[in-house]
Amino acid sequence: MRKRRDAAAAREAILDVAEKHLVTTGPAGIRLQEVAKDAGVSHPTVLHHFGSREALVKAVCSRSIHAIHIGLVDAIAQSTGEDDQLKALLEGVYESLTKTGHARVLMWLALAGERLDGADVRLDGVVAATHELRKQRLKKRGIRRAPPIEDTAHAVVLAALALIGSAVIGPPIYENAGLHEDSGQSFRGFLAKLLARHLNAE
Amino acid sequence: MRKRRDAAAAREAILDVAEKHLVTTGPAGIRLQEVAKDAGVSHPTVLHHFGSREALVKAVCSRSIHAIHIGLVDAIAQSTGEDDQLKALLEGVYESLTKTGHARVLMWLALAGERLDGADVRLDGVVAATHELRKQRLKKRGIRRAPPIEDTAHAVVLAALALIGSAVIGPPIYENAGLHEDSGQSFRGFLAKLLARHLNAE
DNA sequence: GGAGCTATGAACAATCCTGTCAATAGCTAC
DNA sequence: GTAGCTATTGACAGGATTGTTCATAGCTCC
Repeated sequence: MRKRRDAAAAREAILDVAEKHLVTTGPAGIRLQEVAKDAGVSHPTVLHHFGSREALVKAVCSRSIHAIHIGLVDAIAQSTGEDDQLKALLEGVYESLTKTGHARVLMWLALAGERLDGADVRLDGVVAATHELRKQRLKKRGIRRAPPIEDTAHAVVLAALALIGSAVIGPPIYENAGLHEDSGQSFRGFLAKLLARHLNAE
Repeated sequence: MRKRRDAAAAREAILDVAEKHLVTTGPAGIRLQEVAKDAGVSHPTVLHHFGSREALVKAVCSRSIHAIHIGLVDAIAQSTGEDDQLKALLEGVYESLTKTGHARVLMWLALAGERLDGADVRLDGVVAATHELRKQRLKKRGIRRAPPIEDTAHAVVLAALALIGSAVIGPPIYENAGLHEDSGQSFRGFLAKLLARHLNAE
């Protein structure tokens, strides 16, 4: 009849379900009863483990944000840093953003203005690393004048916005621009080339 | 005491309020009572004019989408098509997307998967016009090989995603990348240069 | 001024959602 | 086995939200 799990396992199971709801409906669309039903428990059980709906939402948002951070770090760690691998790097980041719906989570939270306490997704590290690589590569080619770090930051921001944006509204935009609905791959190829060319130019 | 307006004026007034709610809370967050209160009417009045909450949401979404289309067309019409004006064009489009919160509307609707029947915001026209300009400019410089139209489409898509994305999650992303929170202007400058250089290259 | 149309709102109904409470059932330790 | 802890749940309360009904008030036209 009743299945009993320890608190940690129950929390995880509930969070798994809640995250799916977060991805599809956003934080405002998370309903205790629905989450409970999909998790195979009653809604007071959810309240027992999280105290309140708001606390559940906070918990699932925190966990998602953390997972996004991990995904980003992983995807970047897989990269060799070689320039012709930029496409592969973008693909990795893109996949980690779409696979679990994390890009949608980012957008939901941005729109809802949700406070992200554990917002440990940092791009400045990416910017610094990219800038170092860039300077080294220019140096090898005998170019002294390093570009300002703001320029590299802008490039990283552009990549981030393009990847997140395409993960959320890509298909309709492609179609709208006269491209095939699943032109994501070729679009990211375009983006990779554009960024690589810029980062290598003086 | 009761103020009586004709049906059209009442609808418009209600839609104005509803659109504000659409921008801030998204379609799912639109509440009949709140909209009614902010519009200075009772909620049955709203139902009287729109029939149901869902119909109200549809109506306000349609109207917003249409306004977005108008804003985009206007912003582009203001442009001279000159290359050094690309920044100004992007600024115009960006402003029309932020001023009324239309970028947020686009994102809300994309996330909510709302069906946009009157989705007459078309980018393919922009792509075609841009491609023509591009070919002419290359021809003047004696370059024969025109780039494929997909390349131009990719550039337009990139601009669209970057502008919409920055209007929705710009500030936190800038800050996250180590830039100042209101680096929007300089970011769009970067984007304009990058796009202009690409569109002019062979 | 009076008739008719309709925009408006108060009151009510039905549903849904969050949160509380008390009882119960499963696990662990002895 | 038994005691104790706690994860779990059914039942209920309170509030919010959508939608209905009907009476009324304001405008227009004659």
